[in-house]
Amino acid sequence: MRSLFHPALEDVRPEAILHALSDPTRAAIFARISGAGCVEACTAVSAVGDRVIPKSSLSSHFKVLREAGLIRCERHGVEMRNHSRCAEVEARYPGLLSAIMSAYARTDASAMATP
Amino acid sequence: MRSLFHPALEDVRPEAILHALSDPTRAAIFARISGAGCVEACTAVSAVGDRVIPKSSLSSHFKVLREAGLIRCERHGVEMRNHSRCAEVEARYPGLLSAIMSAYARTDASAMATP
DNA sequence: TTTGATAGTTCCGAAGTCCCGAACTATGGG
DNA sequence: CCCATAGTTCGGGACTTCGGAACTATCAAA
Repeated sequence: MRSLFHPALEDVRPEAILHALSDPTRAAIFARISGAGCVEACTAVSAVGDRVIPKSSLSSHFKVLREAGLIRCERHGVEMRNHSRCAEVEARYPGLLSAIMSAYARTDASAMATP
Repeated sequence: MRSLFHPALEDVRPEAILHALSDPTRAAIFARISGAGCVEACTAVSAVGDRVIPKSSLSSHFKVLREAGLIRCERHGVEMRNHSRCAEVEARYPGLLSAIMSAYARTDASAMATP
C-alpha cells in the first residue's frame, strides 16, 4: 500500500480546513479524534449520532480530513491510527480550530436542549 | 420585489458559515464588506484579485452569504447595501469569524511574499 | 408617461462534486 | 495458504456550482 499523503503545515490552506469541517459528519469525526488524542480505526467511528456511515463514505471523509491537514493517519498492522494535527494547525492559524469546534459544541448543546 | 430572507441569529448554523467562507471568493467578498462596514452594491465587488466575477455568480455568492447569516442586504433605490452581521455572529460564536478571517489574511500575506 | 440606464435575479445546460454499494487490496493470524 | 478484518477504489445516480442570456426592478430625464 502506498504511503498516505499529508500536506506540510505551510501547505495547509484555510479553505480546505473550512471545507472539511463544513460537513457536520466530518466535524464530528474530527472532534472525536481530537478528543481521544488518537482513534484506533476508521470503524471505531462507524456511526455519528444515530446515523450509520458506510465504509466507503467514512474512508473518503478521513481522506478529506487528512488532505486538509487536520489529521495524520498511520497504518498499524491491519488498522489505522488517526491523530489530530490540532496543535500544528493551532500554531499556524491561532484560534481557528477551537473557535470552530466550540461553535459546533454550542449548537449541538442547544439542539439537545430542545428535544 | 419580495423582501430578502435573513435567518434569525439563533438559526445561524456553523456548517453554513463554514461552507459560505470555504470559498475564497466569498471569503474575499465578506472581508471587503466587513472592512468597509457597508458596501454599496454587488457591482462594487465585481472583481476579486484579477478575476472578474460574472453578475450571476456574484448574485449567488451574496445569496449564500446572506442565507448563512453573515450579511444583511437591503435595497436602497436601484442598488443594494450589504452590511456585515459580524457583531451578531461574534455574540453567538465568539472568535469564529475573526479566526477565519485572520487565517485567510495570513495565507494571502504569504502568497504575496512568494511571487 | 414613455424611454433608457443601471443593478440584481432567474433560468438552464454543462461541468464538477458527493454519496454509497459492490468489488478490490492489504495485513496478520491460524 | 486461506480466512477474517480494515480500508480503498470504482462507478453511477443525485446534487451543487458556474456563467451566459434573458428577465425584473427602480430611478431619472425627456
